[in-house]
Amino acid sequence: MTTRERPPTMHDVAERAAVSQTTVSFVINGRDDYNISDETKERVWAAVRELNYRPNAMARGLRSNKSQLIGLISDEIATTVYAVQMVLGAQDAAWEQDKLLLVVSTGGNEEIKNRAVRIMLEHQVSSIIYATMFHRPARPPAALRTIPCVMLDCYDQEHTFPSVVPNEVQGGRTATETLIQAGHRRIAFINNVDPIPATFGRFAGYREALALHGLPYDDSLVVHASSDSGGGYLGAMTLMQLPAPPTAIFCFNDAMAMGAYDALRKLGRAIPDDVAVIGFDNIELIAAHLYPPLTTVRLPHYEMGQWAVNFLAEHGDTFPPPVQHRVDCPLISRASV
Amino acid sequence: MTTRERPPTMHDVAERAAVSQTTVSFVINGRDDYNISDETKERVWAAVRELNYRPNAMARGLRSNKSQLIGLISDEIATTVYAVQMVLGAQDAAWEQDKLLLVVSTGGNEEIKNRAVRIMLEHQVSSIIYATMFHRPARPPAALRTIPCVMLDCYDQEHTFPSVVPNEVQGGRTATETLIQAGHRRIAFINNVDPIPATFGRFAGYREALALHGLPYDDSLVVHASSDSGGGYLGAMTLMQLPAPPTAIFCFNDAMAMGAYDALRKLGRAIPDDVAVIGFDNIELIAAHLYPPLTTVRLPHYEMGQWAVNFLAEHGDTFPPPVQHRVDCPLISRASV
DNA sequence: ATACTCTACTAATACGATTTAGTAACACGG
DNA sequence: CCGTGTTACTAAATCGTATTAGTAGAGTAT
Repeated sequence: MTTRERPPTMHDVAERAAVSQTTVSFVINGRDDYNISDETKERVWAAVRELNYRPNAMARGLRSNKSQLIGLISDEIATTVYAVQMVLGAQDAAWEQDKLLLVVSTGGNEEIKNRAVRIMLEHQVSSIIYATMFHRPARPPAALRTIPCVMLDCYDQEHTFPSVVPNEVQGGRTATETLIQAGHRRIAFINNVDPIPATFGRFAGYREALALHGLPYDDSLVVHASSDSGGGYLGAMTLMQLPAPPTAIFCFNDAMAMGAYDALRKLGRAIPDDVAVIGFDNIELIAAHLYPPLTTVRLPHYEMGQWAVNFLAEHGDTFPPPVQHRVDCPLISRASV
Repeated sequence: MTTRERPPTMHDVAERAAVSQTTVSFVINGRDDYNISDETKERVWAAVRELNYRPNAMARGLRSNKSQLIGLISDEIATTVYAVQMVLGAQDAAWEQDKLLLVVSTGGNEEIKNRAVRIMLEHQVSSIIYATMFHRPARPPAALRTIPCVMLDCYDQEHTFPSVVPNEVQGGRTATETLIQAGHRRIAFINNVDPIPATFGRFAGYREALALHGLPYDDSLVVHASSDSGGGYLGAMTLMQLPAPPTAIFCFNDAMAMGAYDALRKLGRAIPDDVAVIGFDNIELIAAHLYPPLTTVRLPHYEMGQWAVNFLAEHGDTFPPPVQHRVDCPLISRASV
């Protein structure tokens, strides 16, 4: 129940080292353009150690008019396991620059969003990252325009904010090319039904890959289903009942791939020998535990988080240009192709 | 590339409202013990709105010697989906009190841990939450003793820090009792092999439940395996080959339950009719997608996170007593029992 | 001896708030 | 008319640091 005593200040250090507070400041900040003698420096550092002195970031921030804080606002957190990697990536990049992340997840609530921005501005964050937990368009609070800001895993329709998102097209292309390079010619795509960038992008990538390798696009090989294992099951069933069924299936995501596995098992088709399957998202819990382990494409969450912080850092406290950055989705090779 | 202009200060507001800066402070902080006339208050608020004034949290914090910040240090983040719920719970509880969370995940690195504490102290956090991503003993940096602190999902061996952890014993008991109440008498437990609190606690709960309901403890019904689906498969296989196999299996976690499902399917036993299965952790990806959906016990991550910041709040900026708090693990009923 | 430079510091101010200690103007009781 | 209170404010100090503008003293050149 004891209350804390006040921590020592620069004045305390100064007194102990028998120098002025100014000198302490110079020594601590390594301003050697103010020629302090080595002997004095040592006395100051000794006093710092003895008193266990730590600078007060609020005072420092007040005086220098900058904080070491970066705000991170996200709609939800951890809808999927890996989306959190964005926060981690951002955190690690911030850490490299001796900065800290102020994290608020709003649960999608508009009022909380606004209040979050306000409170973060009050705390003098140098910049704000506005993130969503899946790739989609978003409308950030207007107040964000008063401070350097990046959108992470989302973008505004008018592209007035810089943003970083996964390269869905390349991801779809990579998945499809992986199947092509394994020798497949009849490649199906079980797409999602939701009108989100991933749906359009991965499909575009699929078509690009076909075109690039001179394969015909066959409309009947593309089916749409709900983005869960049930949808994958249905999609695969439909495809395999085609007069000329595919020898490879690209699933919109890993959950759907799991459903496709069920369907293929039920039909007695071996993976990958009869039919190859590739997923998307690299949900470890699914992909690594399926039999055979699922080859899939990973969303570059961690890298996007890093990029966001580094991009902001590059621009100091000036407003960054509205770059629309895409990060490639790497292939995760397992055994289903 | 434009640089930001400085935001307005209280002085600006004061000037605009033609009052002193002191008056502005009184009005903004609602100090009506200083009888400011309604007319003046209105003028001040008008100026605040017109200038879009926001208080500077650093200046405020410096003067009042307290920040609105709570530090949260965790070893990893998002090893499992649900552990992140701790951060969310903490965040939401903090939000209720107009506080913000300063999050650092250290990746287990000792040096980063120490630096995190130091930086947080520099930032004048009112308290620190030290979290781990699974329930285990931990050794927090010594510097944590200089500030109010709670351990979240972990504890120090000497119980000198307050801590909040899941009630593993109750969780194990609940799981087992659920099976007992469904009419089962021969209940097996596939336990983990790692020497962690969950292993001991859930087992203790299992025995408690048996004892409580007058069921004999049969050593052969408890097997140990690695805590993944492979382990669950092996464990279930072993159990079902017993002369008198169990009619219900309590699995240490959901991944193992998934393996048990595989084994039972292979053996042609129906779930839950031939054998009931219950898991632990409520990993949505597994539990909800298994067939039949898995009845399991949830770890109270969100609630623990909440409890941590509320507990700290209750104690203001005094050092809280080393309470060792346990939060119950609720049953998540699905269809496997 | 004078002027100038260089070294090694220090005094004082400013950052933007909160808070303490006033004070001017007016009312009211005796 | 004096003393006391109340109302509605304001001036100034303060929090802990960074920074600007000095300054005292030694050395060096002329």
